[in-house]
Amino acid sequence: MQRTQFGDMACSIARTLDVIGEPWSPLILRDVYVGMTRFEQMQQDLGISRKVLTERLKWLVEQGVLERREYSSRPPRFEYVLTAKGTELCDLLMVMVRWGDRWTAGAAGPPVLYRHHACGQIAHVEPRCSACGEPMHATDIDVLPGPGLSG
Amino acid sequence: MQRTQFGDMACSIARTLDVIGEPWSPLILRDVYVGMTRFEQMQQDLGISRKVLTERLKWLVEQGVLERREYSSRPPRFEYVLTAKGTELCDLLMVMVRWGDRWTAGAAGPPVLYRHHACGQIAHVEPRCSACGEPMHATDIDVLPGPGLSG
DNA sequence: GCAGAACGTTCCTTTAGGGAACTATGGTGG
DNA sequence: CCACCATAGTTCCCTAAAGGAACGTTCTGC
Repeated sequence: MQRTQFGDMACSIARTLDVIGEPWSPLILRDVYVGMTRFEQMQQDLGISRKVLTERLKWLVEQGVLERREYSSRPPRFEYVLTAKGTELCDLLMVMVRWGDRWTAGAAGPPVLYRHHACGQIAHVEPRCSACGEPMHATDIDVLPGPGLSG
Repeated sequence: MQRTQFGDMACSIARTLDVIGEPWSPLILRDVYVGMTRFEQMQQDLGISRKVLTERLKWLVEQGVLERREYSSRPPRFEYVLTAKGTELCDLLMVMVRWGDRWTAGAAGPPVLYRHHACGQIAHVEPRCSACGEPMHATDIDVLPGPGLSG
């Protein structure tokens, strides 16, 4: 399909998309996060083409999001686990869940629930300001040029 | 490419991807968010194919993320603006920026900065628990089956 | 009435995804 | 020893989606 590469743009959204923006990648990440770490598990759970799954896993390992780890040497068997870089990407998944729950779940309600370890409550993520702790949404900020902005 | 449709999966991540998971869609949303609301502006800013831009805008309007609004009747000219549904999707963009800044920005620093209206500080989003207000990351929760989970 | 601007549409080429068959390695049961 | 199974990919063909350039349409202004 000769797709444009986003990685070279001076935009953290584009660069994040370069890592996990391809179709299936976030769902692969989700599977690994919930413990479906093996090729066969993911392939059956997602219904993804084995070819594409191979390509995506290789890319995510190259990018340092997943680690390919041998869990059996004889026969050689591998599983994929999250790195720190990959674990932090899961924040993104949680925000996607939040939006999907609000706007696409319908009357049936959310497919999954989160229980927060710290308080034990069923809850969801809420974006807050790292400086003052108040809610911080897209309408609550000004966007300013930063040091990494070229051109 | 005969791509698998994610919209029917019982997963809020998959359903969110169905809306904005295709290549370019998040970047289109970003452009609209920062005020580049017209076809020509987006096409030139992104370097996207006019064909694909047309398709994506139509889809995002169908999904209720953008609204196609006439800003001039003679000649007829249109711009695209965020709906409430689309504005909330920008939370997702902010989290993508946060991850991209941390893991892909390098020595040059982040391309853009956020100033929070409420406190005036340069800051970034931090996911917190809607129940107790403490930080809530992927490692801080248990995932439980919810009412909308089929099968 | 010709140029130019804004917003698409059409056509062709290239490439990526889907899906099924095949390969490789090393058990396990008889 | 041989058939059979499980895991983890690889290869092949077909279809559909992205890129890119040219074209179309509707109006304004000179």
